Amino acid sequence: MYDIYFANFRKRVPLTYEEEALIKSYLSVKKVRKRQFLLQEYDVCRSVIFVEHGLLRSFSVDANGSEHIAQFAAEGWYISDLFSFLTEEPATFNIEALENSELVTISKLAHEELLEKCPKYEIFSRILLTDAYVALQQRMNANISKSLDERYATFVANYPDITQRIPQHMIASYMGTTPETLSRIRRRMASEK
Amino acid sequence: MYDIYFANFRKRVPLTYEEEALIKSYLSVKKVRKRQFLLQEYDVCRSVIFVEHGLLRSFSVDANGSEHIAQFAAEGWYISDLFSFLTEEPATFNIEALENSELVTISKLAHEELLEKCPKYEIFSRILLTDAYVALQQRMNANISKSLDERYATFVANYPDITQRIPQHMIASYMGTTPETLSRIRRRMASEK
DNA sequence: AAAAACTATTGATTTAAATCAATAAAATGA
DNA sequence: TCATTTTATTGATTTAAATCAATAGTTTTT
Repeated sequence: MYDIYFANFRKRVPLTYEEEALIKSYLSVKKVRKRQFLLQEYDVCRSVIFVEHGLLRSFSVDANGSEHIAQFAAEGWYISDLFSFLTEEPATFNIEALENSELVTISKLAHEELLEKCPKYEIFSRILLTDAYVALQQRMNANISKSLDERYATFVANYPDITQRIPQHMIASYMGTTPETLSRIRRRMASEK
Repeated sequence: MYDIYFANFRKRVPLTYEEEALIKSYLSVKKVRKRQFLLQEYDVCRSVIFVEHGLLRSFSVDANGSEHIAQFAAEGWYISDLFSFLTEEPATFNIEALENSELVTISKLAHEELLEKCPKYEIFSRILLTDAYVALQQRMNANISKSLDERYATFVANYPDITQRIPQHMIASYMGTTPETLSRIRRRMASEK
């Protein structure tokens, strides 16, 4: 049930069985079906979600009602509206299952207690955030400095698995462009090589 | 010399004098003049920089030779090429002083030793990263979902001070647009209200 | 004080991407 | 199985932004 969760944890920070048991006692498991929402905009985000199996997305909705995908999370990834989780302000993101999924969740209270009681959990959290920050910085930089073509190629190279599992228009949304434009980019790229 | 550094630290995590002294023993001070480089692309980034006074920017250079500003850092902010710092791979960013500046720097070795020896430093690092991640996530989301006009208005609202201190074309670069386009956005916004 | 470099604006033109619209194929559900 | 919804593609047109170019006002440097 928590296999992937702890495999992922141990990859970064080794754990004794006692520590694993302690952490496990703070976690919950949740199964959701495709299209089910884990978080709705304007609700407070009460948990950080780890994906054991399946696929989720987080997205915002703009003034015109169009959706903008902020993040995907497949096996071994975390997802949350971190701002809402930390401040307990209403969320600006929605989180939705794109496939039937098996999740491990941790509540704010559990997270805070673990940070205090378990130094390894604190270390793990810091490393996790560091990695997430670096990845986001690279995405941000690509966004202001690279063409759509390059960014699409990078996405496919970085996430071949996700590329296969989601409809194209969601990649377009993640990249901040339209489905039509992405379709034309793909045609161009296919003919050019 | 370290006033702003510790004021900023204590705002998030209270410190005893012993802890402050310990941390201080790992820090260095550096003064740089306008246009001086703290990091050049392809060098390994050996430190995380805290700005006591002054203003820095980090930027990448693309295949055409144009610069793209990733980040500004004024008093009380941190700046680094975190990927390079962590992995010791060559940096993809340059860091340059936009004003004469007074900096506090911490080396990788010092950072790692402090993380081990000083739990408060570990906590502080985690909180810092969390905040930085949330801010970057908001910037990223604005980038895929808002118009240039809105993003410029947000920048000015969020960083009125930096707006005053840097040339406009650098804000354009940070936003991923051209100086001409930003100039026209400003004209439009001025006439519309 | 003069020259050089930097900065911001504006106009004309080109290019890239969004929008509007239609269609067809594929997946999903009743 | 048939109807509905979702997905991807393509064409025509509009819109937004980049590019090219010129100018003028500022700063900075010598």
